[in-house]
Amino acid sequence: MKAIVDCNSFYAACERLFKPSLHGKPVVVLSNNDGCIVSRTDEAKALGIRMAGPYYQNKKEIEDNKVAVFSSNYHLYGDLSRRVMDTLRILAPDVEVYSVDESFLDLTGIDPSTLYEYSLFVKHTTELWTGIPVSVGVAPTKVLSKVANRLAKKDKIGTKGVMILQTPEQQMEALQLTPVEDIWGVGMAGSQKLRMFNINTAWDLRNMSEEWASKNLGGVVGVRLVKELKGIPCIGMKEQLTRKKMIATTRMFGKPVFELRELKEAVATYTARAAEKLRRQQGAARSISVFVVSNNRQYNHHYEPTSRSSFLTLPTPTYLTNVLTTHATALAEALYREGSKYIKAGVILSDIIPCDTIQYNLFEEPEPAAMQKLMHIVDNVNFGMRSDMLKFASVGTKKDWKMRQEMRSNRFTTRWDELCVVK
DNA sequence: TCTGGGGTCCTAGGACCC
DNA sequence: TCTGGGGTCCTAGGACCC
Repeated sequence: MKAIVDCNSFYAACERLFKPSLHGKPVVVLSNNDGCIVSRTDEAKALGIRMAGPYYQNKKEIEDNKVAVFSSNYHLYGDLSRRVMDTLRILAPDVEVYSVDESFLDLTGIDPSTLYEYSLFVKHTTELWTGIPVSVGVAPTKVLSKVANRLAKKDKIGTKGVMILQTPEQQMEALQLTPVEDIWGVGMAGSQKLRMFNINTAWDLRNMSEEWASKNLGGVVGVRLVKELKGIPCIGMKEQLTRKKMIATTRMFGKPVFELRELKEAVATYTARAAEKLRRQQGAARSISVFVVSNNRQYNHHYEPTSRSSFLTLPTPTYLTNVLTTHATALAEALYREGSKYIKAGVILSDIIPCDTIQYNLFEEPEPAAMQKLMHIVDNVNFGMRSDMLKFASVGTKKDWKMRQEMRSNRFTTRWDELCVVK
């Protein structure tokens, strides 16, 4: 059996943890640039505030109902996420961290007759140790455990935040209560297609044949999904990916950028950030790609952003910020068109290999040890003190384009000068 | 005026090989 | 008049996830 442990309204729960007066009150957290609503407490959901809805469209609803609003505070969420996952690793034999607020647990070896008590124990211990409420779904497959978790969260069948789908009867009931668009792995496109075939619930889909799924639901992906719904495990526990295959740093600008200088500064800043992530996983990248998004709004005020990108394969893989920045800014310069209004840019590093296996070019000197050492020092200082204490000049100092984060709470658990103050 | 960021996996199709 | 079959590798793009 597998379990999925999912934090309830994670970001909003983190904010509440340090502001107990918000308990029982509606709270929402916004995406970067204060653009969309990405986390809502039950009270906020009850007001009809939609997930991923633009903030400005919900502003009236939010103000009328005195909803507490926060910009996203990734230092805080990242640290609390680590605490939750550390707790789960103590409680369960095998843990796969799936996202910032979810983990799969492999429950092989746990006595099936004690699954409910065990899950309840996991839930209560996690909540006691971290202060973050969680829901637990347990079933023979990952897809079914997600179905269970969703119902546990909704508390539809009186579950107390834990739901076990063990018997065929339990599975049938749960699947009948799950609309197709709420199945893990079925998105917008898939659910519309399924509805056209008059497949409306997870139970309907479960009863389709594998041949049908292969033909109509994206080949192997569809087959796997139907099998998982039937209780046949096809998606195993994943090895924890310590080395990402791709590292991206992309952001909307706080306000539009028109000048090349500013665009290059932004791209240099994102490159430095991406390179930092690259070094953290002891990687080196061979490919770098840069994209810029402009919105010239030419056609009757229609919102039509256009994206242009450019790609480069480096002669030798590298993790040096200065080398990557040189290439990235050159790519940005080539993409730039005078008079365009830029709203977003991004840098993507790919073709990542472990840095101790870099194959140097025969005609080229390997990186001097001094550069390696410099990178190491820069990373250490920035990690230990403030995130941008040491930086390359190319990133600029003014940063007019920097994103908006007007309602960010303190980084209570990762900054000495932002600790919670008890009067 | 205003709609996030960072990933993974899969498929189709083209180039190329013997 | 007539022109195979089976593979691999790469890339772009789509779909999906949280």
